[in-house]
Amino acid sequence: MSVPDGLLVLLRGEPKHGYQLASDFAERTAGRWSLNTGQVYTTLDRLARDGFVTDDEPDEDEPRRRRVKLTDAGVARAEEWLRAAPPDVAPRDELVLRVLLVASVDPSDALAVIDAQRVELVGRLQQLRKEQRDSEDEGLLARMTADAAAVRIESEVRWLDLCEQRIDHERRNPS
Amino acid sequence: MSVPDGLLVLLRGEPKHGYQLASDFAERTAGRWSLNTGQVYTTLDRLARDGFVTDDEPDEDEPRRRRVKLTDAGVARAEEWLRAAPPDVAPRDELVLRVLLVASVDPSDALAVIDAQRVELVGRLQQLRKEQRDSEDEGLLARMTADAAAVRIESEVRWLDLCEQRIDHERRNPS
DNA sequence: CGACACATGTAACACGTTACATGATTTG
DNA sequence: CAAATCATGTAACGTGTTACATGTGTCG
Repeated sequence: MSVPDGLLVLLRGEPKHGYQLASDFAERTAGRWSLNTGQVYTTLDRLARDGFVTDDEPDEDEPRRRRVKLTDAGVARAEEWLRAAPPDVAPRDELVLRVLLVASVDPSDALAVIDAQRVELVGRLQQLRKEQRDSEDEGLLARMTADAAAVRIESEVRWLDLCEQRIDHERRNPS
Repeated sequence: MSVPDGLLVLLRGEPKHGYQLASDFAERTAGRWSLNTGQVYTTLDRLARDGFVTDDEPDEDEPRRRRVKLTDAGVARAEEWLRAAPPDVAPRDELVLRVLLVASVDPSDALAVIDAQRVELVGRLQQLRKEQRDSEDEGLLARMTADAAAVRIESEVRWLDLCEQRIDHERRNPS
């Protein structure tokens, strides 16, 4: 539910029109998550149908812009989403799935997959660090998204290391 | 594309029928990712349409089971998926989105959200560690999935800490 | 004028989830 | 027999992506 809820958060404060929501969304994720404007309108339609947004009275000066505002339910939902428990999506991770499915059939093959994935991740991490050094004066948002990517990749590498250890251990002490 | 590709990986080696694929999938993710069998059949239909699987010759003894096997293209796709570059989904993360969208509007509010999210994550982490201690003799798969969840949560907490520092720094040295 | 940004949409599709319908087989 | 498990599906919906159509405003 990221996109619908994200749009509601962006609408806190002032009504906006669809095009602006799309560009705000991209801007505030430092360009890493850009929405197709079409998706914004269909999502807004669903949110309107469900009573979370309504059309604002059109501005006399700018009649061709359809501005959308939050309803009370919309305000509540945005607030809830921000405070809600973080989603537990770890097991739905594609990297994890790859390793698990192979490991359950062929541990040796799993080690090969782990190696391949780690090589790729470490490379990506070095690239990221280089970009971070080259642009220490970005914005707060850009730095935060770069941090998010780096921390995430580090954790994936750490998990791959752990898996390797566990598989090695399993092969020396077969259960 | 996790589920379709995952099914292809499960079909390496031997043909299987839909119901078995669903239970294998759940078993090999230590129950953390269980597919509705209905989803398996519709996904298999799409894979068949696209030429990655075919129906195997029905077994004389078990005619009511529709076994499905990989085509050459299916074998190739499964292998590619296992070796492919890990997906870069970090920015599509719901936790990250929450913090970014709030931080871009109201840094103080962002600190509150960060706190709330961290409290929840730390609690979940303690719960996880407790479960891990209580069952050190699980299977390899169960340990790997638990590791994945723990490592992931740790990285999220680390990122929240980083964000907090960056926001604090920004407030003391406004740019 | 022509290019480009602004602005609003539709269509088609892939993927995932939940719920439900329908039987056959096994097992207590 | 009754219940649980095995087995195959359909229907409806939400979400997300890509591509396309359509028109207005602005600026060089």
